Amino acid sequence: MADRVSDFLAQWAWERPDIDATPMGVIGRLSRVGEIVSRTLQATFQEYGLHRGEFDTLATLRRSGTPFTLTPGELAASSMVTGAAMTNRLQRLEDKGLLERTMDPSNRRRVLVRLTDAGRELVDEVVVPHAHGEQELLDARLSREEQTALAELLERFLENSGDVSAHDTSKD
Amino acid sequence: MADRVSDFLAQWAWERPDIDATPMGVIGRLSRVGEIVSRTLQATFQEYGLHRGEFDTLATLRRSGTPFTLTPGELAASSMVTGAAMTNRLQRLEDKGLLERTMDPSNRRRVLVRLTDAGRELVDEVVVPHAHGEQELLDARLSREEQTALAELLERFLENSGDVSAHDTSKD
DNA sequence: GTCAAACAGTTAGGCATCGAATATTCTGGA
DNA sequence: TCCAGAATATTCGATGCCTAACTGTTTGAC
Repeated sequence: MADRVSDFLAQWAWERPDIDATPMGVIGRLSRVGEIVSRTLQATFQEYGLHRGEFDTLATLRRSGTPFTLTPGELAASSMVTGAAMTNRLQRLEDKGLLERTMDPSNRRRVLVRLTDAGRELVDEVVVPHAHGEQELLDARLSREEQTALAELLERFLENSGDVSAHDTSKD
Repeated sequence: MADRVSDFLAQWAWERPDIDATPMGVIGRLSRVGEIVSRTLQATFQEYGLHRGEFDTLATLRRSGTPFTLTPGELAASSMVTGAAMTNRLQRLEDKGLLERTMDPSNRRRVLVRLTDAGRELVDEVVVPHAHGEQELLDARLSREEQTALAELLERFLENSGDVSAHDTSKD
């Protein structure tokens, strides 16, 4: 058995034998897997009238713990989108009554984004089928051991991308 | 050392100990790695006035071999985008003189998309720094052994998603 | 042979994101 | 104290993708 990316690599090897297409195999597969994951998860969110980015934003606030408050800049960095995109998301979520924006009195450049009760209730509800759906998605494709191995490789990748924990205390 | 997703998981464990956040670790890391890869590769394409999707389309035609001709439907499936998105891309690429669209005489519903000489020359040029950039991106983050292990896990994932080779002859 | 259904591509309308420009506020050095 | 530059969020214009509707073509059942 082989995936479509295998064909892809064989084609390159035939057409351009001077190119080492090995990295295209890794990155091509990453992209395809990402697409599949993204489209699959969308279904759960749609049931609750949310987009993936909106859920991501609510979830970031939720898991930050009480008082469920962060700034647009922190949320944008966490979601890996531009500030402009976050402004848009926050506007939509505020219109839905899921969060509220207030001025930070200690620094008038900053805005404090806080989850409303309705927002907290919604994310607390959605996260259950969401986690369940993700587990099903993975279990249908990889053993638990493989899932762990994949997570570890990706963690290594992220660490070496500078995407490191804010609480890291090791010297390495 | 730990990545940001580790914090993310620790936060969920504290806030919602009833949820098993393990799958979020795998999928969260997949998404972040995908983002980083996507933004990094963009730089190379931008130098040649292309977007990632445009390069992907040209490359699909290129590696299909002479006469460098496929249909919009085949290209859309290969790129995992809708037909409408592919129509858009093809229009842009045709305007740039990189490909041409002609009617398939044997089936007037179909369109044949063919790389022009300019298109072939461009993709043959861009693919060199592109492959090089991908290799650097990976080598900076994972050993060659880890890269191979990652590719194998992702291939398993894709196989079990039904993303299988068109030329697969095994029975498994 | 006819015609309803399937198929292939395009068009239309909507939307989330991006990059750049803008407005406002804070900070630090002279 | 003052002001240039950094920081923070928003606005603006452009763009690429999606879903749904539409056009034209082919197929298959009767």
